[in-house]
Amino acid sequence: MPKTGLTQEQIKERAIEHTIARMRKFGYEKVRLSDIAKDMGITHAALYSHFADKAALFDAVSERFVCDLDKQLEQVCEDKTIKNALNRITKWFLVLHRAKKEKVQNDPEIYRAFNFCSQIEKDFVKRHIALMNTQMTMLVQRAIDDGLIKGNASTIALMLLTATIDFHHPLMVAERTGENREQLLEQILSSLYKGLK
Amino acid sequence: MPKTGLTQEQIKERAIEHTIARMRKFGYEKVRLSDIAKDMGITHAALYSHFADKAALFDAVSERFVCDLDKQLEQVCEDKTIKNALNRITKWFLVLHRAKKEKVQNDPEIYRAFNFCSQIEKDFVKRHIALMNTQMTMLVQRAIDDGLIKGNASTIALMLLTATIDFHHPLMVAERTGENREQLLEQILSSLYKGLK
DNA sequence: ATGCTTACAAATAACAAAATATGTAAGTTG
DNA sequence: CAACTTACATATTTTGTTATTTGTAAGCAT
Repeated sequence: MPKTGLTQEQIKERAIEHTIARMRKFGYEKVRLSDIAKDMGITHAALYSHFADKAALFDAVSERFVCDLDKQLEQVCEDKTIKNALNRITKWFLVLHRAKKEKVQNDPEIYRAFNFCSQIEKDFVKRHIALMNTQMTMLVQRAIDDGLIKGNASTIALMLLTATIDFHHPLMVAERTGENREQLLEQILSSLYKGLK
Repeated sequence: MPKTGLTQEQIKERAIEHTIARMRKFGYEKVRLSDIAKDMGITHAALYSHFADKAALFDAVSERFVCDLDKQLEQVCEDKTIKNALNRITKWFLVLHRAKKEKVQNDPEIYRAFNFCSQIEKDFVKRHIALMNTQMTMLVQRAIDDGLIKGNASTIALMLLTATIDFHHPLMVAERTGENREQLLEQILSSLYKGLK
């Protein structure tokens, strides 16, 4: 039984919250486990009952952002109000682009932490990328089934993801904040769709 | 009159050559002005007669790479053997992609130095980017004039450059060496062309 | 006068010692 | 026995010192 009366999951959550708060204030480089522990009223060693190491705690922060993102994309995939399969793909890219842009602008320190994790090939990043590929292939397959475009679904998915990399790659998004580039994204996509008919 | 019998330009050239040689051997972080000077048989202070500061000498190295690149692209723009305006655009992107990829693979230390310069917004980088935009707009205009595609030349140029960023942005190219991605580039371009008809 | 050297000041990098942080193991507590 | 603390070993960061490098100024040589 936990001393604090909280479940293991709740304690983990609280640790992540405190980590996020400190990352926002001081940047991820300056977050120390002893500070987090102090915030929580425990010793730093106690954190090791919940996280394998410091990296695991930091990863959990980025993983949370990635999961939010995945959920938003999942919603687009399932959104019944979108009738046209190509509109759905466009929406998917817009959601992805906006989420990244919003994060880099409004939560820059957490975005930096995420970027730092992404550099090194972490499992949760690989899973996120794999999921995006799967989703896009599925969305493209629907567009093919509906007769809107022709070709091999996974090839086309790769084409679309590659041709829009400037709008969702962490490094690229961070390079051009401030500008509204949604129209350009839509132009590129609609030209590609037309070409794939 | 110079003591060595060389013109100012020749001395600059020699300084750049020695800088490149040392960058290749030890990486740009470890290149010292005193080493370059020793290689040339002069004192380090003498280098300041030719370059404003260390950064100017380093920039000259990257500028040389960028100029080579610009020349290659210029050749594609003027190549009389290419009849089709869209083939010319594809060739232009392939030359750009190959040049970057070749450099990152065969001359990685110089590429790193170039990348380092590019990060900070240097004038010669801005000029290179401006030139690429101008060239692409011109190539697109030719395709429009030939009735191959329709639309606004500078808008389409921006679309093409953006949709292919994964194949020519310094950071993106460095991320995926080894893979042959030329076919994917061609697929993306030809779909875009078809969509812009 | 140009291109260099010498001599020097200012900025950076390298290094070693001390301080702090991370991670582990043994033991305590509810 | 799960969640923690204490105590400690190891790794990393910080700090202060020294050495090297960068950049400048004054003057020498052709």
